[in-house]
Amino acid sequence: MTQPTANSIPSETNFNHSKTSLNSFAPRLLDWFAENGRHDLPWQQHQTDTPNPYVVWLSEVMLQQTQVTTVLPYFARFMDTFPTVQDLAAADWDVVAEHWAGLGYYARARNLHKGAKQLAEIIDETGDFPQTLADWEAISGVGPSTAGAIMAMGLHHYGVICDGNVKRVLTRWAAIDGDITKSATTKELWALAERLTPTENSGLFAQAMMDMGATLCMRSKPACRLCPLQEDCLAHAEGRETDYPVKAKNSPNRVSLAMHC
DNA sequence: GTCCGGCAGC
DNA sequence: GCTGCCGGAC
Repeated sequence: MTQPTANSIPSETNFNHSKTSLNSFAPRLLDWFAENGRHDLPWQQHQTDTPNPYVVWLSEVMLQQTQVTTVLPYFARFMDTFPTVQDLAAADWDVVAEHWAGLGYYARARNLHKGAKQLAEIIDETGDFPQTLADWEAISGVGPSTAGAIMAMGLHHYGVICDGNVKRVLTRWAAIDGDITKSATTKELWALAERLTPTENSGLFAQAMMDMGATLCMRSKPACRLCPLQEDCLAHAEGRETDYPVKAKNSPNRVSLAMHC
């Protein structure tokens, strides 16, 4: 053991974990995903060298609001009727709406349709899908998280995701107790997600993070016993997994409650 | 009944 | 920086 010196003080003071923990996060997660993750979802592109960005874009927009099991049949019908982004772009709005019916958030279906037209035009001009984060964020209905997902999983470029699943995993692992609806906490979580995302295989990492959040690190009754991050999960160490993520509660005022009587 | 979510619009 | 969106899970 070397003596602690000024130089051995953790250099990454912005994070709650040691460099060793931070650096081993991705390998542990990826090992778990290889052994126990889901590899059969129809939009997954990690087992091909020629990923299809359309598939990832479409599925990610649906998954913004809806769980995997609900999305599956909708995604299948969309791919059946609109096999390419050009098919979706050329479709009448009524047909798109029919296929979306039941998913809710119809404004998103409008953005999806508009986004398809934008993408078809870009492909017409450049011969390919957008290739940068900024160009994807310029597509209607695509924000920072969806753009990162498409970069990583749909193009096999470098990309970072920080959606609800990731935020739950990270707030627990690092015991981040800031209100996740606040922008300061959002920034903190994005910084941690970036720090943990490996430069190679960021798509596989994104896939694994989402799978972890959905199948192990669930909102209630997380399966910590099976978790590859359990050993240094700060929330688990205190038995406070379900205290995270912290979110300020809407305090409905008594007047509006009384109105319902 | 109450909470959840990623984005756009405000 | 904050809120509405819309159906599902709980």
